[in-house]
Amino acid sequence: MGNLKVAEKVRSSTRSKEKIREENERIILIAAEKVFAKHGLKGATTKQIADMAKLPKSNIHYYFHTKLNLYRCVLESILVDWMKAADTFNTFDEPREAFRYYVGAKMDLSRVRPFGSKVWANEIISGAPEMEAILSSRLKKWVDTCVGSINTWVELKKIINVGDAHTLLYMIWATTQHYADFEYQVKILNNGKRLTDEEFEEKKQQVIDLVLRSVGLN
Amino acid sequence: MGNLKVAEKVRSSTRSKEKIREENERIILIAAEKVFAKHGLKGATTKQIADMAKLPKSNIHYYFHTKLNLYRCVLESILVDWMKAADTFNTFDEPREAFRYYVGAKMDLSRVRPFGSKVWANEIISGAPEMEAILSSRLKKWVDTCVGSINTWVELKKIINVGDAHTLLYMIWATTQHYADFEYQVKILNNGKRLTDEEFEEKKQQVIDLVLRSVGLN
DNA sequence: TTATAACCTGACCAAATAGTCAAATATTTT
DNA sequence: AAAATATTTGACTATTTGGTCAGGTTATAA
Repeated sequence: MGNLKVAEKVRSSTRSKEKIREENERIILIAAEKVFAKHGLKGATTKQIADMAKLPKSNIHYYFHTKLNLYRCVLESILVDWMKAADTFNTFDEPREAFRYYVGAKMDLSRVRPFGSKVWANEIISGAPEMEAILSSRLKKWVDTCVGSINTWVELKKIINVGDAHTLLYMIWATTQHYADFEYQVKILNNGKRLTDEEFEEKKQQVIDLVLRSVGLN
Repeated sequence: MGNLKVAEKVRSSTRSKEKIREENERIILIAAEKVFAKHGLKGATTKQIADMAKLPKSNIHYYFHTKLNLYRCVLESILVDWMKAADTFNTFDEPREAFRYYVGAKMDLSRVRPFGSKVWANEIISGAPEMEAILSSRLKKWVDTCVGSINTWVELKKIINVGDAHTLLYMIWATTQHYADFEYQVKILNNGKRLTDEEFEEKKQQVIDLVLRSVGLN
C-alpha cells in the first residue's frame, strides 16, 4: 500500500497535466502526419491514426475533436518548418549562395520530414481546399519577394535571364520535393534500396549543381 | 408502331452492344480519372464516379466490378500515354534534341492530361502499392536505357558531367509534372488565373532552356 | 484532505459506402 | 418471331467509420 502510493507520487510528479497534453498532442501529430501522407485526408481513418499513436481512438478526438481539425493542425505544423527553410533564401545577397543554401535546405527537409511534404503534396493535388487561404496570402507574398530578388540578379547580370522567375522556383520546389513525395519510386529505381545518407548528400550536391548551371552560374 | 420499329432499328444500328460497352467504359474511365485524382483510391467513392459519369452506380460495377479494378484500369490507361512520351527520348542521337522533345512532350502531357498525372502522383505518394511491379520492371528498364544514353553523351563530352544521371531525370520528371500535379498552386500564384495556352507555351520553353543549361547546353 | 478540473476509454450510434441481385429493357442470333 | 445474350438500374445489405458520451482515473488547487 505504501509502495503503491510512492509509485503514484513519482508518476504524478513526472507527468503533469501540462506535460501529458503536450506529449500526447505531439505523438498524435506525428502519427497523423504519417497516416495522412499515405492515405490523404479522406482516405485516412482516425482508427489508423490511433493505432499508429498507440492510443485509443477516443483519445484522438479528445485532443483534436475532429479529423479535419487534426488535419489542419498537421498542415500548420509542417508550414512552420517549411517557412524556416524558405526564409534562408532571402538572407543572401549573392545568387550562388542563396540558391546553394535554399536548395540544400529544401533537400534536407525532404530527407528529414518526408511525410510532411507528402501531406502538402496531397493537399495541393486535391485542389488545396484547406490551404488556399495560406497559399494566396503567406506563400504568395514570399514568392513575390523571391521573384523580385531573382529579377534583380538578372538585371545586375549576376545570373542569366530565366524569363519568368516562377518557372525557376517551381523547378527548385519540384526537384527537391521529389525526393520526399516520390521516395518510393526513387527507392525502386535505386534497386529497391533506400538512399543512404552518403548517397543522399551526393544527390543533394548534384541537384545544387544542376540548379546553379540552369541559371548560368558555375 | 411502324415508326417505333424504325426508331429502334436506327438506335440499334448506331449503338451496337460493342459500341455501348466501348463508350461506357471510356466515359467511366474519364470520370474515374478525375475523381481518383482529387480523392485518391481510398477517398474516391463509386457514387462520385457514377455521378461524374452521369450513370447509375450499379453501372460502374457492371463494367468494372470493383473500385480497385477500375483504379488499376485507370493507371494502366495513363501508362500508355506516359510511355509514348517516354519513347521519344530514345529516338534522338543528339542530347539537345532529345531533351528538347522529351521535356516538351512531358509538359504537353501535363497540360492535356493533368488528372492522369495526379493519379500517378497519388499512387506513388501512397507507396505505389498497385504499381510497384510495373515500376520495377517496365519503368526500371526504360530508365536504365535513358541513364545509358546520358552517360554516353557525358563520355562523348556532348553534355557536362552531371554525376548520377538519375538526378537529372528526376529533375525533368518533377519539374514537368509539377504543372499538372500542383496546377492549383500554380494557378493561385498566378493571381488566381489558370495559365493560358500562350503562357503555358512560354513556360514550356523556359523549362526546356533551364534543363538544357543545367547539362551545359546553350 | 477534499473538491475541482483534466484526462482516459469502452461501448455505442448514425451516416456513408462497396458491392449484390433480381427484374426490366435492349440487342443479337437462330 | 422467338430464344439467347447483354445492358440497365432501383432496392437492399453488411461493413466501415467519424464522432459521442457516460463513467472512471489522475492531477492539482483550496
